[in-house]
Parts: sequence; structure tokens; C-alpha cells
Amino acid sequence: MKENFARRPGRGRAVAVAPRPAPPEPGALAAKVRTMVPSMTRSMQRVAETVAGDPAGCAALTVTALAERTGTSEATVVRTARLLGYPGYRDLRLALAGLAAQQASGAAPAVTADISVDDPLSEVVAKLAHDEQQTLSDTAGALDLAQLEATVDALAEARRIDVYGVGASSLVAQDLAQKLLRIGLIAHAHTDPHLAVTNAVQLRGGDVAVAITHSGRTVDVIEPLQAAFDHGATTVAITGRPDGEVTQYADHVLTTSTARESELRPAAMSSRTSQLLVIDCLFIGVAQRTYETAAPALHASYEALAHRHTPRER
Amino acid sequence: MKENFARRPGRGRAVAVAPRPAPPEPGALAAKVRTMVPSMTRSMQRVAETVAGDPAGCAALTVTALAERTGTSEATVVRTARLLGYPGYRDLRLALAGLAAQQASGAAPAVTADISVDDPLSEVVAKLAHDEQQTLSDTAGALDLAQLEATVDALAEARRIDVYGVGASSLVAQDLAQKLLRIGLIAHAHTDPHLAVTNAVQLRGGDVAVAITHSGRTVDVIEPLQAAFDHGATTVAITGRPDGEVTQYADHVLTTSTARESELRPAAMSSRTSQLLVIDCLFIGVAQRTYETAAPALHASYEALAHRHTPRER
DNA sequence: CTCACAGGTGAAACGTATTTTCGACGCAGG
DNA sequence: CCTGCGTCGAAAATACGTTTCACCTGTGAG
Repeated sequence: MKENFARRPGRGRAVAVAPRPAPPEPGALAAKVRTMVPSMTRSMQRVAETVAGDPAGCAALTVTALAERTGTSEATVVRTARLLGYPGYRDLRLALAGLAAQQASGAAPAVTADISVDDPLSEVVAKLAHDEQQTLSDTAGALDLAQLEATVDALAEARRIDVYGVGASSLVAQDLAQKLLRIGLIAHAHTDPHLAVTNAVQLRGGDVAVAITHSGRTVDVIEPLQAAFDHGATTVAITGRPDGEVTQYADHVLTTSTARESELRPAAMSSRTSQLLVIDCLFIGVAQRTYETAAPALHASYEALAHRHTPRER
Repeated sequence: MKENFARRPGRGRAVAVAPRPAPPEPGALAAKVRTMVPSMTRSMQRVAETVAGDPAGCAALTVTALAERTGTSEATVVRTARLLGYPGYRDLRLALAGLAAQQASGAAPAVTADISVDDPLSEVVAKLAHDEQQTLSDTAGALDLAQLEATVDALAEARRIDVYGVGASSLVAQDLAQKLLRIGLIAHAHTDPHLAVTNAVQLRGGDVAVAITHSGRTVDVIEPLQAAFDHGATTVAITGRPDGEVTQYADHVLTTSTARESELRPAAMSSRTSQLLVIDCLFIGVAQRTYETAAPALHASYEALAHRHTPRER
């Protein structure tokens, strides 16, 4: 496309289409429309106003469709786009899509309310996601890095690691054990309180015991931790209640945070998110410190599972 | 396996990507790219990553230009756009413009860097928390509400519910089963593939089977789901790969999203966050629908555990 | 080692959307 | 009524997006 010197010379206003007069604006389109409208012909005004009134809708339209909708022709639509500072309709349309996305995202009214019985599912999803995100930032912000570091160091050099958790926390305990096993450490999660105590008394200095309990008062978890503590193991408590009984027997305490709970959303639910974040931090921390052995171990465990997947597809 | 699905004639197989799988999303594009990239061919991956890396820049490009920039052909670009859920490149471009506008206005630089071996712990915590938050919004944004609703309905009225998951997903499976049990449903999580199949063949119409697998290709989970499917149960797949084999035997597919993975952060890690959010949504949804029985059941299970906590409080 | 096959890939044909051209029409002032 | 000026849209011209199809590459069987 050659230079457009054949442009109409008569109208001084319509010079918006010089080589590059101004970069097409992102969202200040409505304003542009307002300032330009007076200098437009009737047909162009219709187009401009339609576009400004419903960016999202118009972004979905082709020139032809928009022309029909405004009762004008394609040529007029293109002319309007030019007047608004875009090289052509295609670019106006792009800007329109951007504008639509902006005002759509701006319309996020922040969902902090509780989940209620008659919330539609879309609301439930939004609220849950929001709550968990909140829990994550709370946890990350409140984590005691010194305690975390100490725990990581202890884990990285442990001869053997026991993890205690019952109920909802048992899953978190298993998650931690699984992860540590994957990088070559000797870790075991105990769900049965009797077996947990039985194992705990086998621990000695250099071993690590981790207790996970949201309430900090779960006896089934406190007992094995105490046993481990008494036998000289390094003990760690991951709990939402730093003042709970469990911390009495813990060398290191990692505090998880609690989200607002409601009838439909028991505390166990949000505490899990928080606990898992702490677990992940521990895992990464340990993996970093034992990178030489962790990396190949991770790889090996991945390889070992490959044949358990269906072969085809990429 | 036999083809005894004549009982339910209307049942479609392998239709996870039907004519209109999901309306093209506005901003959840980066997430979509991540979930789809693994199932893409090399050339398509290049296109998808270029597009995800510089939405603003790419929005200004024509098919031809983008093809050249990625060293591929127009055909590949269009194919990629299709795979991402858009009718064609034109619409992908529109979405790109929207995304660009969004992140321009958001202006949040975000710490998206990978976690590396020598990051200090404070950095690790921040990055992990951020990544998981990202995963949560991605998942929430990409969740197919219709599928979710259908699943919730099926679960709420199920005579019996079986959940399959192995490895990291087994914890998620257990979590779901635990939660459903708490509100009075008959749910069981199967970790042992043999037992899972054995149980699956006992299912019949009105029962629900849920398979959880990030890869979508875990045979130990696919087999029981197929057995359940063949026996007339309503089947649900929770997977990060909507094109995986598991979806062939699933009446409803719930897609989880995938975060960027790195050497220190295997995919299983972020998929868990995503899976758990889906689980929670299912749980709340079911609890809402069965509120009359769910509320007292929740209360009862809470009471039952009270004596397991140390009496004193601070 | 060769062959046949499956699937990914891009060149080019094809159809559609956008842009440009050009003449018709309306209107004001001679 | 004619003339000049400017708006407007139909249709031609072009750019762009989409589809087709043949090639190429890698793979598994003979």
C-alpha cells in the first residue's frame, strides 16, 4: 500500500490519518468519541455512538454487520474509524475488544461475602477461589522464615522423618511424606495414632518428627510428637494455633492461617490450603539444599511411573 | 471391555471437545495455553507460547505475520487458535487485544520467575504463594459451570460414589470422599487399582464414579472408570488434559489447570491446588443441594471429634 | 534395510472481510 | 435551472483469514 497522497485536501479537521499522528488509544476511546462527535457527519455520529455505547457487542461485528446495524455503509464505518485515529476498522475493532475486556474486568465486585445455601454455583466457585487466595497470602505473609529455615535444615539432614496427622490433616501429612520420599529422604506419614506412637519412640537425635494439626489440640497427634520429643528427635508443629498444646513439644513451630469459616465451609477446608502451602515451601527448601541428590531422585520417580500411562498421544 | 452401553443409547463417547466446548474466554487465555500446550505439536507450541508471551505484540500481527514470526505457516496458526477454543485466528486476535488491555491496566508486574536452586526461602514462599494463587484464578476462570452443575446433581442423588486416584491424586480422591462422607453420602476413595476395578463393576445406574488424574492417561485410574462407565454408572473425570484418554469414559469432564512447572516444581504440585479447588466446589455444591441432611451431618461429625481434642483452651 | 503408514506441516488455492474507488444524490448559492 | 461542494453507499479492488492437499519426517513392521 503506497502513501495516500490522494487524500481530500479540503477538510483540515480530517488530518488524523497522517503518517502516525498519535498511537491509537487503549481505553480513552469514549472520550475521543465525545470530542470528535461534533465534527462528524450524521452517519458517522451514529456509528461512533453505537460503538461507544456497546464496545463488547460491536467488537464482535464485521464492518458489514456494523454498517447494517447503524443503517449506514461499510465505507462510512471505515471513515469513522479513521476519524477516531485508527488506520482502519480492523484496528478500531481490536481497540474495542480491549476496551470491552477492561470494563469487564473492572466489573469484578469483589466477593467477600460468605457462601450461602442459595448461592449459584458460579458464585460458589468465585468465592471459594477468592477465599483460598486470601488464605494463601495470609499464610505467606505470616510465615516465620527463621522457623521455616530451621525446619528445612533439620529435614534436609534427617536420618528419618515421621509425619503425624489425622483427619483432614492426614492427607497433608501424606502429601509431605510422599514429596520427601520422592527426593530420596526417608519419610513416613502415620495416620494410626497407636502406630504413630510406636514409631515415635524409635526416633532419636537427628531424626525429625512433624505434627500437623489445625486446632493444635488433637491428642492423636500430640502424643506421638511428645514421644518423639522425649526421645530426642527434632520436632516440628504445623498448626493454626501457635498457643496450642502441640507447640509445647515442638522445637519449631510453623503457623498456618485460618480463613473465615461458615456453616458450609468448615475450618478444616481452608486450613488445608494453608498447610499445603507450608508443606510445599518445606519441600522446595529441602530440595534446594539437597539438590545434588534430589534432582536425580525426582527424575527417577518420574521415569518409574511412565509406563503407567497410556502410551499414545503427546 | 464389552460395549454394553445399549442401555443408555444417548451416551456420547469421547466428545470432550464437541462443537462448542466452551465459549472463548476473555482473560483466562494464559491458563488455557498452559493446559493445552502439552497436547500440542511442536509448531503449535511455538505459536501458543509466542502468543502467551506477548499478547499485545501478537494482537497487532496478521496471520501471515504471526506465522512468519513463529517460523510456521498460516495453517498452523489457525490450527492453534482452534485448539485454544476459538473459531479462528480472528477471534483469538480479539481475545489477545482484550488480554493486552487487561494486563496493561492491571500493570501488575508479578513475580512470575521460576523458582531456582539458589532462591532464598523468602523468595520461595512468595513465588509459591503467587503461583498457587494464579492456579486458583486460572482454574476458577476455566471451570465449565455446566459440567460442574451436572456433576453436583449426579453426586447429590447418587446411591453410592466411588472416587479413583493414585499417586498425588490419591490424596485428592481421599479428600473428596472424606468430605462427602461428612455430609452423609456414601463415598469411598479407592487407591488400589485392583480393588478399584473390583468395586467399579458393582456400580450401576444412579451411582457415580469420579476419576482424578492430572495427566488424563493414568491407566490405574482409567480402568476402574471404564468399568464403572460400562456398568452404567455416571462417570466424572477431573483432569488437566481434556483430550486425555480418561475423558472417553467420562460423562462429565472437569478441567483443572496447570501452572508452569519447573525442575523443582513438578506438575503434580500445582495440579493438586487446582484439583482441590474443584473438589471443594463439588462439595459445597452438593452440600447446598442436600442442605437438609448435610447440615446436621456436618454438625454430628464435628461433635464426634470433640473429645479427641485436649480440653483446655487459651 | 526397505517399505508402508500416520501424522505434522506449509504452499498455495480459495473464500470472506476490509478498503478504496467512483459516481449518485442532496443541498446552497448563483 | 445550473454549478459547485460535500456526503454517502454500491461495487470493484485488495488484504486477510481459512481450507485443501501434497510433501516430508519419523516410526514400526516385514
